[in-house]
Amino acid sequence: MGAIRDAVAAMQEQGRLEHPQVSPEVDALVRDVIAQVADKWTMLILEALEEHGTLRFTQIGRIVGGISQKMLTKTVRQMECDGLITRKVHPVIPPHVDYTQTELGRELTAAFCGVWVWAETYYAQVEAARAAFRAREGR
Amino acid sequence: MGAIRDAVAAMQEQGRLEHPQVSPEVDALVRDVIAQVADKWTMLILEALEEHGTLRFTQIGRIVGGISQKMLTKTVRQMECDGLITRKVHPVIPPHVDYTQTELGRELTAAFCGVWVWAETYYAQVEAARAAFRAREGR
DNA sequence: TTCTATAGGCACCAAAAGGAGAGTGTTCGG
DNA sequence: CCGAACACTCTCCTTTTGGTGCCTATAGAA
Repeated sequence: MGAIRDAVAAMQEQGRLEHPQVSPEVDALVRDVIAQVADKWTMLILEALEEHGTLRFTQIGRIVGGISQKMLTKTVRQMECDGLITRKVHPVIPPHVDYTQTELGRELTAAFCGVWVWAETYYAQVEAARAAFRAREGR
Repeated sequence: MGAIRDAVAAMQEQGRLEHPQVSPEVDALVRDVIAQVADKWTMLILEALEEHGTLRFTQIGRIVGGISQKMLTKTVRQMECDGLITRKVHPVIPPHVDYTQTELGRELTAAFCGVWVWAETYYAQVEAARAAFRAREGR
């Protein structure tokens, strides 16, 4: 019986039991992509670019709000690396850099739209659930 | 001129310039909800429950894969608090706890579906973009 | 009797995320 | 000549995240 359990555990580690149709590598890549996308700032920056079109570095920072220069730099670099945005440098002084969504970025923005709608639709219910939870369990 | 800049910065901090139609509180709540959802495990757990129905603690851990007990406990507690899942304790020995999606959770799963599809559709393009970026810029 | 399974709690520790603030190089406006 | 503007980079620091291992209770199995 221990042998069976071990075999099952081994298969589960390779992800064969939950998604029999997709390969583990694809699953891992999809998770990785989702994890990249699911950080605090990526979708907010994408939304800013969706609403305002091409923007410059400090404009993004102002529109998103509450992001440090460091995180803004890091996030736009990652997004450029992933092919979600393009970065166009104009070699003038003072420097001028434009950021624009790619088609890939626009598709992702559209795909994420459902989550925005969900959040705007149900945030009051989430608040209510949290209040009920606090009243029920914790201090 | 400094005064004007300061006033603009103050307005931007309150989020009045980017979404003139929604109140700052709603915007903050929506961001908060999105941030909750955008962690590494919440959507994976929701997916597991969507596919398998009601599950027990260790079952979720096995299906999701690669999550520590600590993070699993923490994540399901947060999800219960937010009203995404229900937690039913059967006072027997050994302990038995069932987790089930709520309607709120099911709606979120449906809303997030677009992102899963995007990831599965475009992960190859993301990979290609990353390879091109590395070839172009980095080592 | 000893082992195992369940659903965690708790303490300790490493790594990563993220903020604050200063520096950089050049050009233009005052 | 002083300061502002841009798009960063760098260092220092704190907070958060997340992993590991050890602890609990007790029923039933070996």
